[in-house]
Amino acid sequence: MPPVTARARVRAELTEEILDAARRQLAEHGSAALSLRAVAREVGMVSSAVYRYFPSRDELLTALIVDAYDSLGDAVERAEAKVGRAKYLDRWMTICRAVRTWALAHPHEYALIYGSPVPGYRAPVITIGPATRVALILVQLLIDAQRDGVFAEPPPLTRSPKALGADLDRLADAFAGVSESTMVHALVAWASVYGTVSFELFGQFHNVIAANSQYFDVAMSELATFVGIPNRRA
Amino acid sequence: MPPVTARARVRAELTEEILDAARRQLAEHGSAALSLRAVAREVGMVSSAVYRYFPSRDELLTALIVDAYDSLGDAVERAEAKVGRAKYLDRWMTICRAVRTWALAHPHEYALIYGSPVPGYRAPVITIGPATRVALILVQLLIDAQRDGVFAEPPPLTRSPKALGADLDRLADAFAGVSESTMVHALVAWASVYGTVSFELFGQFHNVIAANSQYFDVAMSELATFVGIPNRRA
DNA sequence: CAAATGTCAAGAGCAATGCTCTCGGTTCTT
DNA sequence: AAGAACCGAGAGCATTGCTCTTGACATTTG
Repeated sequence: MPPVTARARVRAELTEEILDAARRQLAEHGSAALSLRAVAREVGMVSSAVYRYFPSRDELLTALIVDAYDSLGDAVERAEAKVGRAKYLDRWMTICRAVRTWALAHPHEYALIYGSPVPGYRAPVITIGPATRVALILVQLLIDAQRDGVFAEPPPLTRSPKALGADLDRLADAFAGVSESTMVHALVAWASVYGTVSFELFGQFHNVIAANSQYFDVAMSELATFVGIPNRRA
Repeated sequence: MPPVTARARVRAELTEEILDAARRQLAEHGSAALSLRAVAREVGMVSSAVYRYFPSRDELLTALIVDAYDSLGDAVERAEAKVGRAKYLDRWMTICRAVRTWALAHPHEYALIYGSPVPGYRAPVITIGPATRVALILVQLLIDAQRDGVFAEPPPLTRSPKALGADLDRLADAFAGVSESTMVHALVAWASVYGTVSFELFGQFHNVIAANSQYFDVAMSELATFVGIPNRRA
């Protein structure tokens, strides 16, 4: 309904141009060094003009966060799509490796979305959609494996999750047909993937692991077994 | 040999006073909002005077990082010391809970040491000692369990870790007497503990897990089994 | 004991930052 | 064509980390 006026067009273009500059600056110097004035300089504007497009530095950051989630989601999706549906272990390893590869290639973006939240910044609702993309890919993998019956069901939970009922009910919708213990194991494994990548990226593995890539494969392979994905030895 | 002159005494006192103020500011407003001028204001100094004690903001931050590692290490050690040596599952759960409890009580400090590294900041060598304290407690638990023979040895690694040789050799020194697969599982589990706490603290579990405390216990219990600590069902 | 040396807090100042406001000029809308 | 909405530029404010200089004090040395 709103006619695309010349103004609207140039506005959209300029918005994209600003985002591009911000992306570059983020990738090069990190989120804390992201300066609205510097971005303005790069696009040949004056700082106050940028405020017509992004009302604050945080809004710009939010846009970049959504961007980063999408970039990661794309990378993982693309990688996983190339693997045969029935090769569950391959799919799992591919997903994990794609996450790590993306993180290594975009450390600042990774830190932005998975590191400590930037100070005084509250993630707006807009970010929760893109944030769950990667998780959903993983969930789909488990659903598929479960449906095919090719699944090493983990033993029942050792600790009764009675107080977890509501949470598990909600999860059961996403994890259609997957057992309670598998859902929990999936969450635990996902936290471990994230933790492993973060440890490597944030330097916690310094003086502990040197062959990072090899360690990652070994670790993810063990996690595959943990969540019930059929593995060599199984 | 160096006589404790009046000057040296007041210097030490002032240094501690500055650190206190910085700690408070960090705990309240987070690391990025830590302003040298603000702590100067709080201790009733002028900003330039603080530079006599800490040559830069980063040096102050380093002191706070060491501080945070020590605080966490203390908390975990104290908690774990209260548990009978032979109650391995209890020790494991206590360690994990202590980490989470400390993280929830000191979110900014946790973010400082386990979140994304602060921009342009390179962790100096001084920090690696305190950083490994918690890990060492965990390692000791595994060594004890292994020595007592009360240990559900995980199956051999599904993926041959030939390229991991050097790393595993180095680890074997710390993990005296523990098998390769257990060492790897311990690392994976540790990454998961860290990931789980971070997810909760950084908001990644929003709309996923509501009963955080209960979920944490369930998750850590599963991880105990994963690393080989004898669990109920075992 | 007195002079030389080292240390200290303070203040001014620099180059940045995020953000606000006002001022003309342009582009839409009616 | 007139009025409203929008836009970029510029000046300005409060804040930051950090440097340099200055004068007062403490400490060590001759």
